[in-house]
Amino acid sequence: MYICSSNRAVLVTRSEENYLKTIYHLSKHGSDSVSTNAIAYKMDTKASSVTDMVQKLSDKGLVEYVKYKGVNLSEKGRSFAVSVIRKHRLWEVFLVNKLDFNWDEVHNVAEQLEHIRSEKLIDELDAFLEFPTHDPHGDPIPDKDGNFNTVDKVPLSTLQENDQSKLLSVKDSSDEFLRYLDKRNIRIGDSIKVIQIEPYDRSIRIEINKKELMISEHVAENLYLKSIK
Amino acid sequence: MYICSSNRAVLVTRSEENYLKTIYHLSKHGSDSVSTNAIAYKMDTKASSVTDMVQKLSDKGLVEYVKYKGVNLSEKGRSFAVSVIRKHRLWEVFLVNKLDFNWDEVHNVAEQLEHIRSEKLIDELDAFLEFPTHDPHGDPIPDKDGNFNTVDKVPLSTLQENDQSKLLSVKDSSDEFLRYLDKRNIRIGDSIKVIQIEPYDRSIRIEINKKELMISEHVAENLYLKSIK
DNA sequence: TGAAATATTTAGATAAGCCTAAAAATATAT
DNA sequence: ATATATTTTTAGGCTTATCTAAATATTTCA
Repeated sequence: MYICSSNRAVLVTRSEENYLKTIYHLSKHGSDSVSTNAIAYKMDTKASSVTDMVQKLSDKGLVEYVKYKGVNLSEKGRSFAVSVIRKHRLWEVFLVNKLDFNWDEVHNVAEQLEHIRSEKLIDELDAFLEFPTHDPHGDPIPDKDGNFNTVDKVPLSTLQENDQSKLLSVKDSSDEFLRYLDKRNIRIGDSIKVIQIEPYDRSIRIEINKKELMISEHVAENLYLKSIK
Repeated sequence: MYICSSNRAVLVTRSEENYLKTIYHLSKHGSDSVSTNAIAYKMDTKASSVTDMVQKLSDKGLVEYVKYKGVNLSEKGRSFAVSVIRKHRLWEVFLVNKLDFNWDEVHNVAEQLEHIRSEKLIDELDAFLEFPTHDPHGDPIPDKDGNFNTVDKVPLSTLQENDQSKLLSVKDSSDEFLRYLDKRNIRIGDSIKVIQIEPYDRSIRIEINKKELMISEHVAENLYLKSIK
Protein backbone atom coordinates (compact mmCIF):
# COMPACT_ATOMS: atom_id res chain seq x y z
CA MET A 1 0.00 0.00 0.00
CA TYR A 2 1.34 3.36 -1.00
CA ILE A 3 1.20 6.33 1.24
CA CYS A 4 0.33 8.86 -1.41
CA SER A 5 1.19 11.70 0.94
CA SER A 6 1.66 15.22 -0.30
CA ASN A 7 5.13 14.91 1.28
CA ARG A 8 5.53 18.38 2.70
CA ALA A 9 9.03 17.49 3.81
CA VAL A 10 10.32 19.04 0.57
CA LEU A 11 11.65 22.56 1.00
CA VAL A 12 10.37 24.89 -1.68
CA THR A 13 11.99 28.28 -2.13
CA ARG A 14 10.11 31.44 -2.96
CA SER A 15 11.35 31.31 -6.53
CA GLU A 16 10.29 27.69 -6.89
CA GLU A 17 6.85 28.60 -5.57
CA ASN A 18 6.56 31.23 -8.27
CA TYR A 19 7.49 28.73 -10.97
CA LEU A 20 5.00 26.16 -9.66
CA LYS A 21 2.24 28.77 -9.56
CA THR A 22 2.99 29.88 -13.11
CA ILE A 23 3.09 26.32 -14.42
CA TYR A 24 -0.22 25.66 -12.70
CA HIS A 25 -1.86 28.66 -14.35
CA LEU A 26 -0.44 27.80 -17.76
CA SER A 27 -1.58 24.20 -17.59
CA LYS A 28 -5.16 25.21 -16.86
CA HIS A 29 -5.60 26.35 -20.45
CA GLY A 30 -3.93 24.01 -22.89
CA SER A 31 -4.15 20.64 -21.18
CA ASP A 32 -0.79 19.32 -22.35
CA SER A 33 2.76 20.07 -21.22
CA VAL A 34 3.82 23.61 -20.51
CA SER A 35 6.68 24.84 -22.67
CA THR A 36 9.85 26.48 -21.47
CA ASN A 37 9.14 29.57 -23.54
CA ALA A 38 5.61 29.95 -22.20
CA ILE A 39 6.95 29.97 -18.66
CA ALA A 40 9.73 32.38 -19.56
CA TYR A 41 7.29 34.76 -21.23
CA LYS A 42 4.84 34.68 -18.34
CA MET A 43 7.54 35.19 -15.72
CA ASP A 44 9.45 37.77 -17.71
CA THR A 45 12.66 35.80 -17.54
CA LYS A 46 14.90 33.91 -19.96
CA ALA A 47 14.28 30.44 -21.35
CA SER A 48 17.65 29.28 -20.08
CA SER A 49 16.71 30.27 -16.53
CA VAL A 50 13.52 28.30 -16.89
CA THR A 51 15.39 25.20 -18.05
CA ASP A 52 17.64 25.41 -15.00
CA MET A 53 14.75 25.76 -12.61
CA VAL A 54 12.61 23.14 -14.26
CA GLN A 55 15.44 20.65 -13.91
CA LYS A 56 15.65 21.46 -10.23
CA LEU A 57 11.90 21.10 -9.77
CA SER A 58 12.09 17.78 -11.56
CA ASP A 59 14.87 16.56 -9.25
CA LYS A 60 12.66 17.47 -6.31
CA GLY A 61 9.73 15.56 -7.75
CA LEU A 62 7.57 18.63 -8.17
CA VAL A 63 7.20 18.41 -11.95
CA GLU A 64 7.52 15.79 -14.65
CA TYR A 65 9.97 17.08 -17.16
CA VAL A 66 10.99 15.66 -20.51
CA LYS A 67 13.78 17.50 -22.26
CA TYR A 68 12.52 19.59 -25.17
CA LYS A 69 8.96 18.51 -24.38
CA GLY A 70 8.00 20.74 -21.47
CA VAL A 71 6.71 20.09 -17.97
CA ASN A 72 3.65 18.95 -16.08
CA LEU A 73 3.07 19.39 -12.38
CA SER A 74 3.30 16.27 -10.26
CA GLU A 75 0.68 15.71 -7.58
CA LYS A 76 3.09 17.17 -5.06
CA GLY A 77 3.86 20.17 -7.26
CA ARG A 78 0.18 20.85 -7.85
CA SER A 79 -0.41 20.75 -4.13
CA PHE A 80 2.25 23.42 -3.53
CA ALA A 81 0.96 25.58 -6.36
CA VAL A 82 -2.60 25.42 -5.08
CA SER A 83 -1.45 26.29 -1.59
CA VAL A 84 0.25 29.43 -2.92
CA ILE A 85 -2.86 30.36 -4.90
CA ARG A 86 -4.99 29.84 -1.80
CA LYS A 87 -2.77 32.20 0.17
CA HIS A 88 -2.71 34.78 -2.62
CA ARG A 89 -6.48 34.88 -2.91
CA LEU A 90 -7.17 34.93 0.82
CA TRP A 91 -4.80 37.88 1.22
CA GLU A 92 -6.58 39.66 -1.63
CA VAL A 93 -9.87 39.25 0.20
CA PHE A 94 -8.25 40.62 3.34
CA LEU A 95 -6.87 43.66 1.54
CA VAL A 96 -10.19 44.51 -0.11
CA ASN A 97 -12.64 43.56 2.63
CA LYS A 98 -10.72 44.57 5.74
CA LEU A 99 -8.24 47.18 4.60
CA ASP A 100 -9.18 49.87 2.17
CA PHE A 101 -7.73 48.43 -1.04
CA ASN A 102 -9.47 48.56 -4.38
CA TRP A 103 -9.47 45.36 -6.44
CA ASP A 104 -6.95 46.83 -8.85
CA GLU A 105 -4.42 47.50 -6.09
CA VAL A 106 -4.06 44.11 -4.47
CA HIS A 107 -1.92 42.16 -6.87
CA ASN A 108 1.59 43.31 -5.99
CA VAL A 109 1.05 43.07 -2.28
CA ALA A 110 -0.64 39.67 -2.52
CA GLU A 111 2.33 38.44 -4.59
CA GLN A 112 4.49 39.13 -1.56
CA LEU A 113 2.08 37.89 1.09
CA GLU A 114 1.49 34.59 -0.70
CA HIS A 115 4.98 33.44 0.30
CA ILE A 116 4.58 33.85 4.06
CA ARG A 117 5.01 30.43 5.66
CA SER A 118 2.67 29.70 8.52
CA GLU A 119 -0.15 27.24 8.42
CA LYS A 120 -1.72 28.77 11.49
CA LEU A 121 -1.63 32.20 9.91
CA ILE A 122 -3.50 31.17 6.81
CA ASP A 123 -6.04 29.09 8.69
CA GLU A 124 -6.77 31.92 11.11
CA LEU A 125 -6.96 34.42 8.27
CA ASP A 126 -9.43 32.15 6.48
CA ALA A 127 -11.60 32.02 9.61
CA PHE A 128 -11.27 35.77 10.22
CA LEU A 129 -12.53 36.41 6.68
CA GLU A 130 -15.36 33.92 7.30
CA PHE A 131 -14.14 31.31 4.85
CA PRO A 132 -14.56 33.23 1.61
CA THR A 133 -15.07 31.10 -1.49
CA HIS A 134 -13.95 33.67 -4.06
CA ASP A 135 -11.39 36.45 -4.28
CA PRO A 136 -12.21 40.04 -5.31
CA HIS A 137 -11.80 39.12 -9.00
CA GLY A 138 -14.25 36.25 -8.70
CA ASP A 139 -11.64 33.49 -8.76
CA PRO A 140 -12.37 30.55 -6.48
CA ILE A 141 -10.33 30.08 -3.32
CA PRO A 142 -9.22 26.48 -2.80
CA ASP A 143 -9.87 25.06 0.66
CA LYS A 144 -7.18 23.64 2.98
CA ASP A 145 -7.18 20.38 1.02
CA GLY A 146 -6.78 22.14 -2.31
CA ASN A 147 -10.34 21.62 -3.52
CA PHE A 148 -11.90 24.33 -5.63
CA ASN A 149 -15.53 25.26 -5.60
CA THR A 150 -15.97 24.89 -9.33
CA VAL A 151 -18.77 26.59 -11.18
CA ASP A 152 -19.03 26.48 -14.95
CA LYS A 153 -18.19 29.83 -16.40
CA VAL A 154 -18.01 31.06 -19.99
CA PRO A 155 -16.65 34.24 -21.57
CA LEU A 156 -19.33 36.79 -22.31
CA SER A 157 -18.11 36.71 -25.91
CA THR A 158 -19.63 33.23 -26.38
CA LEU A 159 -23.16 34.21 -25.42
CA GLN A 160 -26.04 34.75 -27.86
CA GLU A 161 -28.42 37.69 -28.13
CA ASN A 162 -30.95 37.76 -25.29
CA ASP A 163 -28.85 35.46 -23.11
CA GLN A 164 -28.67 36.70 -19.55
CA SER A 165 -26.32 35.65 -16.77
CA LYS A 166 -24.29 36.73 -13.77
CA LEU A 167 -20.72 38.07 -13.89
CA LEU A 168 -18.63 35.52 -11.99
CA SER A 169 -15.07 36.64 -12.57
CA VAL A 170 -12.61 38.46 -14.78
CA LYS A 171 -9.97 36.75 -16.89
CA ASP A 172 -7.65 39.72 -17.16
CA SER A 173 -7.07 41.19 -13.73
CA SER A 174 -4.68 43.94 -14.75
CA ASP A 175 -5.05 47.33 -13.09
CA GLU A 176 -6.12 48.82 -16.41
CA PHE A 177 -8.94 46.41 -17.07
CA LEU A 178 -10.22 46.57 -13.51
CA ARG A 179 -10.28 50.36 -13.62
CA TYR A 180 -12.08 50.18 -16.97
CA LEU A 181 -14.77 48.10 -15.24
CA ASP A 182 -14.88 50.41 -12.21
CA LYS A 183 -15.45 53.40 -14.47
CA ARG A 184 -18.50 51.66 -15.96
CA ASN A 185 -19.76 50.33 -12.61
CA ILE A 186 -19.36 46.74 -13.68
CA ARG A 187 -18.98 44.51 -10.61
CA ILE A 188 -18.64 40.82 -9.86
CA GLY A 189 -22.14 39.45 -9.24
CA ASP A 190 -23.90 41.88 -11.59
CA SER A 191 -26.47 40.47 -13.95
CA ILE A 192 -25.69 41.05 -17.61
CA LYS A 193 -27.99 40.63 -20.61
CA VAL A 194 -26.78 40.51 -24.19
CA ILE A 195 -28.92 42.94 -26.16
CA GLN A 196 -27.22 42.88 -29.52
CA ILE A 197 -24.09 41.52 -31.14
CA GLU A 198 -22.63 43.58 -33.96
CA PRO A 199 -21.64 41.10 -36.66
CA TYR A 200 -18.97 43.36 -38.12
CA ASP A 201 -16.57 43.48 -35.14
CA ARG A 202 -18.41 41.29 -32.64
CA SER A 203 -18.77 44.18 -30.24
CA ILE A 204 -21.69 43.68 -27.89
CA ARG A 205 -24.45 45.88 -26.53
CA ILE A 206 -25.28 44.69 -23.03
CA GLU A 207 -27.73 45.68 -20.34
CA ILE A 208 -26.28 45.93 -16.86
CA ASN A 209 -27.77 47.66 -13.81
CA LYS A 210 -30.69 48.80 -16.00
CA LYS A 211 -28.37 50.66 -18.34
CA GLU A 212 -27.16 49.80 -21.80
CA LEU A 213 -23.48 49.68 -22.59
CA MET A 214 -21.31 48.93 -25.59
CA ILE A 215 -18.30 46.67 -25.06
CA SER A 216 -15.68 45.41 -27.48
CA GLU A 217 -15.15 41.73 -28.23
CA HIS A 218 -11.84 41.97 -26.38
CA VAL A 219 -13.58 43.12 -23.20
CA ALA A 220 -16.25 40.44 -23.64
CA GLU A 221 -13.53 37.78 -23.79
CA ASN A 222 -12.29 38.88 -20.39
CA LEU A 223 -15.59 38.68 -18.56
CA TYR A 224 -16.67 35.26 -17.33
CA LEU A 225 -20.37 34.71 -16.81
CA LYS A 226 -22.13 31.83 -15.14
CA SER A 227 -22.70 29.18 -17.77
CA ILE A 228 -26.33 29.04 -18.85
CA LYS A 229 -25.74 25.59 -20.33
CA MET B 1 20.98 74.31 2.20
CA TYR B 2 21.04 70.59 2.61
CA ILE B 3 18.08 68.45 1.83
CA CYS B 4 18.46 66.13 4.77
CA SER B 5 16.03 63.69 3.21
CA SER B 6 15.72 60.13 4.41
CA ASN B 7 16.57 59.22 0.82
CA ARG B 8 14.32 56.24 0.27
CA ALA B 9 15.77 55.80 -3.20
CA VAL B 10 18.22 53.28 -1.70
CA LEU B 11 17.21 49.69 -2.28
CA VAL B 12 17.50 47.65 0.88
CA THR B 13 17.34 43.87 0.65
CA ARG B 14 15.61 41.65 3.17
CA SER B 15 18.97 40.58 4.58
CA GLU B 16 20.10 44.18 4.91
CA GLU B 17 16.87 45.02 6.71
CA ASN B 18 17.62 42.27 9.21
CA TYR B 19 21.10 43.61 9.84
CA LEU B 20 19.82 47.16 10.29
CA LYS B 21 17.17 45.99 12.73
CA THR B 22 19.72 44.00 14.73
CA ILE B 23 22.18 46.90 14.83
CA TYR B 24 19.35 49.16 15.98
CA HIS B 25 18.43 46.84 18.84
CA LEU B 26 22.07 46.38 19.88
CA SER B 27 22.78 50.10 19.91
CA LYS B 28 19.85 50.76 22.23
CA HIS B 29 21.77 49.23 25.13
CA GLY B 30 25.41 50.18 25.09
CA SER B 31 25.39 53.60 23.45
CA ASP B 32 28.64 53.21 21.53
CA SER B 33 29.49 51.32 18.35
CA VAL B 34 28.11 47.86 17.79
CA SER B 35 30.78 45.18 17.39
CA THR B 36 30.99 42.65 14.60
CA ASN B 37 30.83 39.78 17.07
CA ALA B 38 27.77 41.14 18.84
CA ILE B 39 25.91 41.26 15.53
CA ALA B 40 27.11 37.80 14.55
CA TYR B 41 26.01 36.35 17.89
CA LYS B 42 22.58 37.97 17.77
CA MET B 43 21.96 36.90 14.18
CA ASP B 44 23.44 33.45 14.60
CA THR B 45 25.88 33.94 11.77
CA LYS B 46 29.64 34.24 11.36
CA ALA B 47 31.73 37.33 12.06
CA SER B 48 33.13 37.22 8.54
CA SER B 49 29.64 37.41 7.09
CA VAL B 50 28.93 40.41 9.27
CA THR B 51 32.06 42.17 8.07
CA ASP B 52 30.99 41.65 4.46
CA MET B 53 27.52 42.98 5.07
CA VAL B 54 28.61 45.88 7.21
CA GLN B 55 30.91 47.02 4.43
CA LYS B 56 28.03 46.90 2.01
CA LEU B 57 25.77 48.84 4.37
CA SER B 58 28.52 51.38 4.76
CA ASP B 59 28.88 51.76 0.98
CA LYS B 60 25.15 52.41 0.84
CA GLY B 61 25.38 55.04 3.53
CA LEU B 62 23.23 53.11 5.98
CA VAL B 63 25.86 52.75 8.69
CA GLU B 64 29.07 54.45 9.73
CA TYR B 65 31.72 51.81 9.87
CA VAL B 66 35.29 52.03 11.08
CA LYS B 67 37.36 48.91 10.56
CA TYR B 68 37.94 47.02 13.81
CA LYS B 69 35.84 49.59 15.64
CA GLY B 70 32.29 48.52 14.83
CA VAL B 71 29.29 50.30 13.34
CA ASN B 72 26.68 52.91 14.09
CA LEU B 73 23.50 53.47 12.16
CA SER B 74 23.35 56.56 10.00
CA GLU B 75 20.17 58.64 10.03
CA LYS B 76 19.08 56.83 6.89
CA GLY B 77 19.88 53.43 8.38
CA ARG B 78 18.00 54.22 11.57
CA SER B 79 15.01 55.25 9.53
CA PHE B 80 14.95 51.91 7.71
CA ALA B 81 15.43 49.97 10.94
CA VAL B 82 12.59 51.80 12.65
CA SER B 83 10.33 51.22 9.68
CA VAL B 84 10.96 47.47 9.92
CA ILE B 85 10.29 47.54 13.66
CA ARG B 86 7.07 49.46 13.08
CA LYS B 87 5.91 46.83 10.61
CA HIS B 88 6.93 43.97 12.89
CA ARG B 89 5.00 45.35 15.85
CA LEU B 90 1.89 46.30 13.89
CA TRP B 91 1.72 42.78 12.47
CA GLU B 92 2.08 41.38 15.98
CA VAL B 93 -0.91 43.42 17.07
CA PHE B 94 -2.86 42.14 14.08
CA LEU B 95 -2.00 38.53 14.85
CA VAL B 96 -3.00 38.79 18.51
CA ASN B 97 -5.97 41.15 18.29
CA LYS B 98 -7.57 40.08 15.03
CA LEU B 99 -6.42 36.51 14.48
CA ASP B 100 -6.28 34.01 17.27
CA PHE B 101 -2.57 34.11 18.08
CA ASN B 102 -1.18 34.04 21.56
CA TRP B 103 1.61 36.53 22.34
CA ASP B 104 4.16 33.71 22.39
CA GLU B 105 3.30 32.62 18.85
CA VAL B 106 3.71 35.81 16.88
CA HIS B 107 7.43 36.22 16.55
CA ASN B 108 8.28 33.94 13.62
CA VAL B 109 5.39 35.10 11.52
CA ALA B 110 6.01 38.77 12.25
CA GLU B 111 9.66 38.26 11.23
CA GLN B 112 8.38 37.35 7.80
CA LEU B 113 5.62 39.94 7.55
CA GLU B 114 7.94 42.80 8.55
CA HIS B 115 9.61 42.59 5.13
CA ILE B 116 6.50 43.09 3.01
CA ARG B 117 6.97 46.26 0.97
CA SER B 118 3.89 48.43 0.66
CA GLU B 119 3.41 51.76 2.30
CA LYS B 120 -0.31 51.62 1.69
CA LEU B 121 -0.51 48.20 3.33
CA ILE B 122 1.12 49.30 6.53
CA ASP B 123 -0.81 52.56 6.74
CA GLU B 124 -4.11 50.79 6.20
CA LEU B 125 -3.18 48.10 8.69
CA ASP B 126 -2.33 50.79 11.24
CA ALA B 127 -5.75 52.37 10.73
CA PHE B 128 -7.53 49.01 10.80
CA LEU B 129 -5.91 48.28 14.17
CA GLU B 130 -6.93 51.77 15.35
CA PHE B 131 -3.41 53.14 15.59
CA PRO B 132 -2.07 50.98 18.39
CA THR B 133 0.77 52.50 20.42
CA HIS B 134 2.20 49.25 21.80
CA ASP B 135 2.64 45.70 20.62
CA PRO B 136 1.48 42.62 22.57
CA HIS B 137 4.75 42.55 24.55
CA GLY B 138 4.36 46.16 25.58
CA ASP B 139 6.96 47.57 23.19
CA PRO B 140 6.11 50.93 21.65
CA ILE B 141 5.14 51.13 17.98
CA PRO B 142 6.84 53.99 16.16
CA ASP B 143 4.56 56.18 14.07
CA LYS B 144 4.93 56.79 10.33
CA ASP B 145 7.69 59.32 10.98
CA GLY B 146 9.62 56.97 13.22
CA ASN B 147 8.72 58.63 16.52
CA PHE B 148 8.29 56.44 19.56
CA ASN B 149 5.89 57.08 22.37
CA THR B 150 8.49 56.89 25.12
CA VAL B 151 7.58 56.14 28.69
CA ASP B 152 10.20 55.62 31.37
CA LYS B 153 10.34 52.02 32.36
CA VAL B 154 12.52 50.15 34.84
CA PRO B 155 13.14 46.46 35.49
CA LEU B 156 11.13 45.11 38.41
CA SER B 157 14.45 43.99 39.90
CA THR B 158 15.37 47.63 40.65
CA LEU B 159 12.31 48.37 42.79
CA GLN B 160 12.26 48.58 46.58
CA GLU B 161 9.94 46.86 49.03
CA ASN B 162 6.44 48.37 49.01
CA ASP B 163 6.97 49.99 45.62
CA GLN B 164 3.97 49.50 43.35
CA SER B 165 3.70 50.03 39.60
CA LYS B 166 2.23 48.82 36.34
CA LEU B 167 3.75 46.16 34.08
CA LEU B 168 4.56 47.95 30.82
CA SER B 169 6.51 45.39 28.83
CA VAL B 170 8.74 42.35 28.87
CA LYS B 171 12.44 42.40 28.05
CA ASP B 172 12.70 38.74 27.09
CA SER B 173 9.94 37.87 24.69
CA SER B 174 10.88 34.24 24.13
CA ASP B 175 8.08 31.69 23.92
CA GLU B 176 9.27 30.13 27.19
CA PHE B 177 9.18 33.32 29.21
CA LEU B 178 5.81 34.39 27.82
CA ARG B 179 4.33 31.00 28.65
CA TYR B 180 5.82 31.26 32.13
CA LEU B 181 3.92 34.54 32.54
CA ASP B 182 0.73 33.09 31.04
CA LYS B 183 0.82 30.23 33.53
CA ARG B 184 0.91 32.73 36.39
CA ASN B 185 -1.65 35.06 34.84
CA ILE B 186 0.81 37.92 34.59
CA ARG B 187 -0.27 40.33 31.85
CA ILE B 188 0.87 43.65 30.40
CA GLY B 189 -0.97 46.39 32.29
CA ASP B 190 -1.24 44.49 35.56
CA SER B 191 -0.38 46.34 38.76
CA ILE B 192 2.46 44.78 40.71
CA LYS B 193 3.52 45.50 44.29
CA VAL B 194 6.84 44.44 45.77
CA ILE B 195 6.10 42.73 49.08
CA GLN B 196 9.50 41.46 50.06
CA ILE B 197 12.97 41.09 48.58
CA GLU B 198 14.98 38.11 49.78
CA PRO B 199 18.52 39.39 50.39
CA TYR B 200 20.16 36.01 49.83
CA ASP B 201 19.24 35.50 46.14
CA ARG B 202 17.30 38.71 45.42
CA SER B 203 14.17 36.73 44.65
CA ILE B 204 11.06 38.82 45.13
CA ARG B 205 7.64 38.24 46.62
CA ILE B 206 5.12 40.31 44.70
CA GLU B 207 1.41 40.94 44.87
CA ILE B 208 -0.41 40.82 41.56
CA ASN B 209 -4.16 40.46 40.95
CA LYS B 210 -4.67 40.18 44.71
CA LYS B 211 -2.45 37.13 44.92
CA GLU B 212 1.09 36.74 46.20
CA LEU B 213 3.76 35.19 44.01
CA MET B 214 7.45 34.42 44.30
CA ILE B 215 9.67 35.33 41.35
CA SER B 216 13.40 34.92 40.80
CA GLU B 217 15.73 37.84 40.23
CA HIS B 218 16.12 36.66 36.66
CA VAL B 219 12.39 36.95 36.02
CA ALA B 220 12.32 40.35 37.74
CA GLU B 221 15.02 41.59 35.39
CA ASN B 222 12.82 40.77 32.44
CA LEU B 223 9.73 42.65 33.59
CA TYR B 224 9.65 46.37 32.90
CA LEU B 225 7.44 48.46 35.15
CA LYS B 226 6.44 52.06 34.76
CA SER B 227 9.10 54.16 36.41
CA ILE B 228 7.92 55.56 39.74
CA LYS B 229 10.74 58.10 39.65
C1' DT C 1 12.17 15.76 -47.51
C1' DG C 2 15.38 18.87 -46.27
C1' DA C 3 16.55 23.84 -45.40
C1' DA C 4 15.25 27.57 -42.57
C1' DA C 5 13.12 29.17 -38.55
C1' DT C 6 12.12 28.49 -33.90
C1' DA C 7 12.59 26.47 -29.36
C1' DT C 8 15.37 24.51 -25.96
C1' DT C 9 19.42 23.29 -23.62
C1' DT C 10 24.26 23.78 -22.32
C1' DA C 11 28.33 26.31 -20.99
C1' DG C 12 30.23 29.78 -18.66
C1' DA C 13 29.65 34.31 -16.05
C1' DT C 14 27.74 37.28 -12.38
C1' DA C 15 25.82 38.93 -7.88
C1' DA C 16 24.11 38.17 -3.22
C1' DG C 17 24.83 36.12 0.91
C1' DC C 18 26.77 32.93 3.31
C1' DC C 19 30.84 29.76 4.81
C1' DT C 20 35.95 28.15 6.53
C1' DA C 21 40.64 29.02 7.28
C1' DA C 22 44.33 32.12 7.62
C1' DA C 23 46.14 36.71 8.46
C1' DA C 24 46.07 40.97 10.84
C1' DA C 25 44.67 44.11 14.43
C1' DT C 26 43.36 44.91 19.08
C1' DA C 27 42.84 43.78 23.95
C1' DT C 28 44.43 41.44 28.19
C1' DA C 29 47.34 40.02 31.65
C1' DT C 30 51.36 38.93 33.84
C1' DA D 1 56.03 45.88 27.87
C1' DT D 2 55.44 42.06 25.61
C1' DA D 3 53.48 37.55 25.00
C1' DT D 4 49.01 35.53 24.72
C1' DA D 5 44.25 35.57 23.80
C1' DT D 6 40.51 37.53 21.43
C1' DT D 7 38.38 39.97 17.80
C1' DT D 8 38.07 41.31 13.21
C1' DT D 9 39.17 41.20 8.53
C1' DT D 10 40.71 39.06 4.23
C1' DA D 11 40.98 35.47 0.86
C1' DG D 12 38.95 32.04 -1.45
C1' DG D 13 34.78 28.87 -2.04
C1' DC D 14 29.91 27.46 -2.24
C1' DT D 15 24.87 27.85 -3.52
C1' DT D 16 20.92 30.00 -5.63
C1' DA D 17 19.04 32.29 -9.23
C1' DT D 18 19.82 34.81 -12.76
C1' DC D 19 22.05 36.20 -17.43
C1' DT D 20 24.33 35.90 -22.48
C1' DA D 21 26.06 33.35 -26.18
C1' DA D 22 26.66 29.16 -28.42
C1' DA D 23 25.18 24.55 -29.44
C1' DT D 24 21.59 21.34 -30.33
C1' DA D 25 16.87 19.69 -31.04
C1' DT D 26 12.40 20.31 -32.99
C1' DT D 27 9.09 22.28 -36.04
C1' DT D 28 7.60 24.37 -40.24
C1' DC D 29 6.93 24.74 -44.90
C1' DA D 30 8.40 25.15 -49.69
